[in-house]
Parts: sequence; C-alpha cells; structure tokens
Amino acid sequence: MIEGAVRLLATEGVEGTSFANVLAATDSPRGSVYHHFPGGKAELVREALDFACEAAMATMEAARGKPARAVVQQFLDLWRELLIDSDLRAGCVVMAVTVAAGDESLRKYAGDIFRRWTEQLIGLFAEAGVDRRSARQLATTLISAMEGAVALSRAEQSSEPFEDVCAALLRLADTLSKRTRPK
Amino acid sequence: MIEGAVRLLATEGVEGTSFANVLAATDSPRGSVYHHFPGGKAELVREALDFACEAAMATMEAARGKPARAVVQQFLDLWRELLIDSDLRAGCVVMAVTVAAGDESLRKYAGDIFRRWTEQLIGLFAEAGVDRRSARQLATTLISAMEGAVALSRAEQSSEPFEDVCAALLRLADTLSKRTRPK
DNA sequence: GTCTATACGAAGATAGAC
DNA sequence: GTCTATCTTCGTATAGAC
Repeated sequence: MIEGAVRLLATEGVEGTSFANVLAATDSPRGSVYHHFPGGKAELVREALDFACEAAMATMEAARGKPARAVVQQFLDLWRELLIDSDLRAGCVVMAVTVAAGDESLRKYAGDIFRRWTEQLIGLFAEAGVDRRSARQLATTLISAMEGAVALSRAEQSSEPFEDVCAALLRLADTLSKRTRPK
Repeated sequence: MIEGAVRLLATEGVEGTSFANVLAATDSPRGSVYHHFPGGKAELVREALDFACEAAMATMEAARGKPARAVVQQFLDLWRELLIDSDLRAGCVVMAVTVAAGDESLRKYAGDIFRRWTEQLIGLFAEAGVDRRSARQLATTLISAMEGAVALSRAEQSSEPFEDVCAALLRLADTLSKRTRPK
C-alpha cells in the first residue's frame, strides 16, 4: 500500500493519491486503513516519503568510494530509470509533496529528505576528494537540476531536456571536482 | 482573480487553488465565475499559467543583446525575487501544475510553457554568441536547476540551496559560453 | 484486522432570478 | 454580470459489528 502511494504520488500528485485510489491500485483491504495509518493521509504520505527516500539513498550507497564522476553518473542513472521506466510519467515524490502539500508539516518533512540526500552526496564527493565547498555546490545543484529536469521531461513528454541537463551536469562535475581537497 | 490564482498556485498548489480560495483571496464576485471562466477550473489554471509565462518572458526580454553571463544573472534574479519576496513560500506555477495536474491536457499546457521559456533563452544565448548546442544545454539546465532550487529552498525554508545552485550555474555558464559560435 | 455504514465537509459545476 | 440555491461527487474520518 505504501508502494502504491509512492507510485501514485509520483504520477498523480498528492491530490490524486486518495485512499480510494491507493486501495484500488493495490487491492488492499478497505476496512483497516485507519488501523494501519492512524494519522490518516498525512501518515501515509510520510511513510511513502520515507520509503522513496531510503530507496534512493540505498542505491547511491553503491557509489561510495568511487570517483566523483562515477557518483554523478550513478545519480543521473537513478533518475533516468524513474523517468524511462514510467514512460515519462513519473516524477519525484518529494517534489510532489513540496509543491502540493496542504499541510505545512509535510513540506518540512520533504525538506528534511532533501537535506538527507544533500548530506549523503556531500559525503560521497568528500570521500572522492572534492573540497567541501565544491562538494556542497555540486550536491545541491545535482539534486536541483535533476528535480527540474524530470519535471521538464515529464511535462514536455520528451527525454531531450533530461539528457541535455545530464550532459551539462557531467561537465559541471568535471569543473568542480578539479578543486580537490587539500590534504 | 487570475493574479490571485497565480499566487495560490505558487504557494498552495493546484489542490489549494479552489474557486472558494481564490475568491476569498481576491474579493471577487462569486456569481460570475462560470461567466468569466466557462471552462471551469481548468480554464482558470490555463489563464494563470499564461499570465505567469508572459510575465517571466517579458522580464527576460530586458536581457536581450547582453552577454551570456548577464542573461544568466537576469534569470537567476527573476527566481530569487519570487523566492525572497514570498519569504520562501512561493514556487513556480508551471511546476505546480506539472506535478499535480489531474488533467493530462494541463500537463501538456505546462510543457508548452517550458518549451517557450527554453526557446527564448536559447535565442538570448545565441545572440550573445554562444553556439547552438551549448545554448540549448545551458537554457535547459538553467530552467531545470532553478525549478529544483526553488523547491529545495522552499521545502528546507532556507535560501542556502538556492544560492549554492546560483553559484554553480554561473560557473557552468562561464564554461559553456566559452564555446562561442563560429562566424 | 477487516468489514459496512455513515457522518461531515469541500469542491466543481449548473439553474434560474435579478 | 452578479446573486442565491442546489446538485453531485468525492475524500477524509469515525463508529461499531464481526
């Protein structure tokens, strides 16, 4: 059911992720919704955010210890997969919540996930020898640009914007990671 | 009323932009909503998108004829203004619709606006002497990264992500615009 | 845990008087 | 053009039986 919520949030947004839709998409039992999610819809959305957050971070862990360019490549692939596997229909769950949450606390929750992603990337770049300042800029820019690129490609129903951004980001990564950390 | 819809879309998303909310926010007459917007909510959203689209493009026209770096700076300032003037509460209307539109046609409508923004930026960079390929990459990346950066700063309630991305984009612009168009 | 039934409110939309 | 009234649908949430 949480996975179903993730899928719906990514493709239909918060509005489209009603209990009715999630249940219909997952053949879940109707009667026990508030047994499993006493906090109601907000809780379901939080759990979906956690799930998506962990999945992304687990994937990125595979790039630990590799050079900066490989870390970037892994990150781009992560988003390309989301986009291509969904036929350009899915976006980022965290973005969906950020932009559409009626609840202020949900937006903060999304913000915390962005922070965690950023810190993880900074760590990966730091291990690859990139100086702290460049690592932070690179991490934040990667996340921002991917979030935007996925949205553009989704709206335009074309992978071209996404691929253009990927190309530019690889170039940026080369520029920024030349500034290696002084030892 | 259209301006009110723009404000609500930017801060509350599509879900929060109900007729009731727009009316309350703008002291508009209740009775004539469907007189002015026979297409219902979808039409209101389309008009709001048009309004926001034109406003942004008009601002960017001021940078026509200037060097690439000035074009970039103008674009960054455009988004910084949105973010700061709203106390980190507003996002991009087009992003809001892309991510939350129940209607498929609205998403396409948003895509057209992204296209128009991209084409305008490509034109500005081309006039500044940047080669076509770099101009396209730079334009798409600028839009994507700003869309994402605004969302991150909004979610995290901090202007730091936004400013980090701005710094990185200026660096990228310098790299890409060195490739000048052969004459 | 899962069910049915139901309360409650919000939102989109329409009709018809003024 | 603007009003009021109303309809319908939907979504969240609760209550209580099994």
